[in-house]
Amino acid sequence: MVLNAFSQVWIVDFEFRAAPGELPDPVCLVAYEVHSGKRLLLWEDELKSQPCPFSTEPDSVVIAYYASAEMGCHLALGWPLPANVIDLYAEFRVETNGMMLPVSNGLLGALEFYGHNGITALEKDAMRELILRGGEYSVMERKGILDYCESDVVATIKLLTAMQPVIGEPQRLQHALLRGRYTKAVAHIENAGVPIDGALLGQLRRHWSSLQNRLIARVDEGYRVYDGRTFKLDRFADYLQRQGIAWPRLPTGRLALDDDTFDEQCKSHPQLRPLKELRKALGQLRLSDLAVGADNRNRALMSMFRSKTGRNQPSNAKFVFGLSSWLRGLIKPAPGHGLAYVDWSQQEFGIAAALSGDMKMRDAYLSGDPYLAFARQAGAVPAGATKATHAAEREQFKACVLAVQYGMQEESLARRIQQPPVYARELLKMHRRTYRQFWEWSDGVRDYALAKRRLWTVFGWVLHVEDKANSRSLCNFPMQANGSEMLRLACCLATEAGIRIVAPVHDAVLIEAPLAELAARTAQMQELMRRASAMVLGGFELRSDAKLIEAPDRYCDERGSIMWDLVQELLQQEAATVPHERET
DNA sequence: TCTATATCACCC
DNA sequence: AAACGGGTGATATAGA
Repeated sequence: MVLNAFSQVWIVDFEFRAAPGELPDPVCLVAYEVHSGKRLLLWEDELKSQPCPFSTEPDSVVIAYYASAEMGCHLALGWPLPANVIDLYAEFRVETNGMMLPVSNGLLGALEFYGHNGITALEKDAMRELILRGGEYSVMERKGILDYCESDVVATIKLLTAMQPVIGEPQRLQHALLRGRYTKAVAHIENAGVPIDGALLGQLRRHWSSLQNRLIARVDEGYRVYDGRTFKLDRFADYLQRQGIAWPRLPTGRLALDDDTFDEQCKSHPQLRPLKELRKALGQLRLSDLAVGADNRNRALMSMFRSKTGRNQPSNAKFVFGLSSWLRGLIKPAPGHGLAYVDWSQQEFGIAAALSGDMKMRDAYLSGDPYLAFARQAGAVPAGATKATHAAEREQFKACVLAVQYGMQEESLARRIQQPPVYARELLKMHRRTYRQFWEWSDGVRDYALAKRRLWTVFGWVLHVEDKANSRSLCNFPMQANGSEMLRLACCLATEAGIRIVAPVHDAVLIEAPLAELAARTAQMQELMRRASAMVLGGFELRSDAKLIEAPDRYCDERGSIMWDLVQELLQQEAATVPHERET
């Protein structure tokens, strides 16, 4: 029983205001202790003038719905984080992950799922508006907000009662506490935010539409396919007819406009090249929703446990790592500080090797270059081959490894590596021959999932398998979902050790430190990532790579350097034509 | 004019 | 039937 495992069980809910990019601003708190029936209702001023009013000690547990929000309020108030946290949202996700739900993933949806009801969504919306409004509240409004907050606590108690038989089981409780521990790490991360070059962001925001117009005006002259800033399919169709160009269509009859098609057409009709480049460039910048606070930190909800594999799923519009990679140049450490982007090397390959117990795959991972090792093990390159001597072969075996991880088949792989299908088939065959144990394990995972309708990670993140399950998803689940466990664990270990993680990125973290500490903190992070991998993989350690960015440098992503340079150039032209602008 | 759907681009 | 896993989000077009 959850209730009996702790001497105090606090059900907690904060209401808070959250402006984009800013820290949460707590408005009120309702907390209820299950054993004693003690109830606390505290308003803003009371919260900010006292220490945490309930126990955060190891003999107590705090239970909330979407607990990273509560943990964020603790941090904003300077309160300690509870030793033990259980997040009923995370536990509800475990219970229902993969199912088509008739309800939302919110507290009310979860309650409804178990056959109860709380307040209506309509009442909830009205109260949220009142809270966001801020400012002075009348006595009645205050009471309304507190009542609403309390009704969420009551709903959380109901939900706990419904879920208790499941999450009270000893093994499950351990897993729930581990997930709860992650909500604390997330609060630290969301609180820190990614340092952004605010002046540059401001410039880009101000000038992007005129930069776009410049580009369009320059390029569209020869095509006449844009209407203002929108690309028109029918105008493009006219253009193609005028030029006598045959163009592939989608099954629906629409012109296919994807990158591959455009690339293909550009080979025979090079006059299309500028248009393709323009489309690519125009589609890439959305900055209006990037959530940057007054302190130039990008703070966004990580949406922990959101994906089927348990990954975070932050909004791509709000979170800087969701934007096109060239925009990572906006990431810039504050003076005197540095950043390190630390990612596991070939994480999914390593996980597959460890979990499947395939010794050849382990050897390949341990060699330091799994892709070349695979080519060697398959007998496709000599024993003395290196990255330098057999670059092309390595690329193809790398593509094959990645293809296998996603369940890709020969036609797609062939297209990817631009080789005939028979060649791709041979690569995939070599993978099957070389890593027999892996394939036995992987086929077993799929068969088990289809028969038993359930898969789970080492720490109990569950996928419920529905009838229409895609076997490629099932085979990929152990790699991606255990990778997700690994990242969560690393975030816990690191934030608890005082490392400032500013962003988790699926198989990587971005950390920040004063320049004098950067090297040591990076080494410490890498050590903790090794430990996290060993804890997930039964002792098998994964390597990591680290890229350091020291002030006054900015984050540079080589994939985006051309676009970055182009935009810088246009920006300078723009600035030259608007001489009186004051930069802020 | 608004919404739903399809398609595409981007991330790991 | 398709055959590239997990996602978010913008845009174009069709339909109400």
